[in-house]
Amino acid sequence: MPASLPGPLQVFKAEFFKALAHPLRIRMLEVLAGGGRTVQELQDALGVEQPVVSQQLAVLRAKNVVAASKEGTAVRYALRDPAVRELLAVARQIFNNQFIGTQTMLRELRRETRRR
Amino acid sequence: MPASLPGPLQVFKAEFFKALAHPLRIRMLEVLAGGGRTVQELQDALGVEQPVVSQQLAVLRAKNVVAASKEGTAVRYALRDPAVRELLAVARQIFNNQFIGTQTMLRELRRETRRR
DNA sequence: GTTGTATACATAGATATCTTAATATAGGAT
DNA sequence: ATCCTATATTAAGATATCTATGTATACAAC
Repeated sequence: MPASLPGPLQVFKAEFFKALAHPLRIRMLEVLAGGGRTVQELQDALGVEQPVVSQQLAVLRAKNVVAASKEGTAVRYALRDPAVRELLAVARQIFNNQFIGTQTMLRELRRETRRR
Repeated sequence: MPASLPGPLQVFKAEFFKALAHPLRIRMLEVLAGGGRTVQELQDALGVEQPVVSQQLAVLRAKNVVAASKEGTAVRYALRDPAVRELLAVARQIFNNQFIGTQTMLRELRRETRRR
């Protein structure tokens, strides 16, 4: 089998996931999954300083995850691709499964502990 | 609206995506999406040194993305949750959409250039 | 012992994050 | 027009984390 070195496509994909790999950006996307928000609204919803919001939005913009549009002096952000919402949904399912696994393990562990 | 600071759940999610945010690990998962593989097989498929493979597998293991099972002296790895395969599929669709957008933009740009 | 895996380092270089400050830009008032 | 204010972005700097790479070693099964 031919050994394939990491090409530009894999790097591109990795960059995309890197955009999601941040607690604040995750929360931003979850908020934006509910519809477009201005920077101000995001700031209020997330409770962080404005530069931080802008900086993280810039990251999401750079990776084409969100799109910006001007509204007077404000700027409204939205998910660029509806599939991102779906991606978050699948991810949520994976997290759920993990927690179920963890709970099961905890139950078994408790059982073993009692039995000891 | 109450400002919600990044809780453990968001950190957990971010950590998960961080596991995917690496070219080599992406390729590993794409290979594993086709079925379980031993470290040896992964090493051959990816063309990298054995310690590198083990290190990146350790990352995926730590985030519960893959599961390991012994087969004699070898260790076979597989996706822990089938939903990961689905996640990769959705991601692929997002990438496709982006490329389509880029191509469309390039076409428009060419058209404008010609018209100039 | 051998083989297949995993871990432990070390180190150099690159990235990411936050804070603070400076800089745009749009719209309204004078 | 000019100034002012609100909104948003960018820049600069310090700090921390990550990454790549290689080598060496430890472990576990046979």
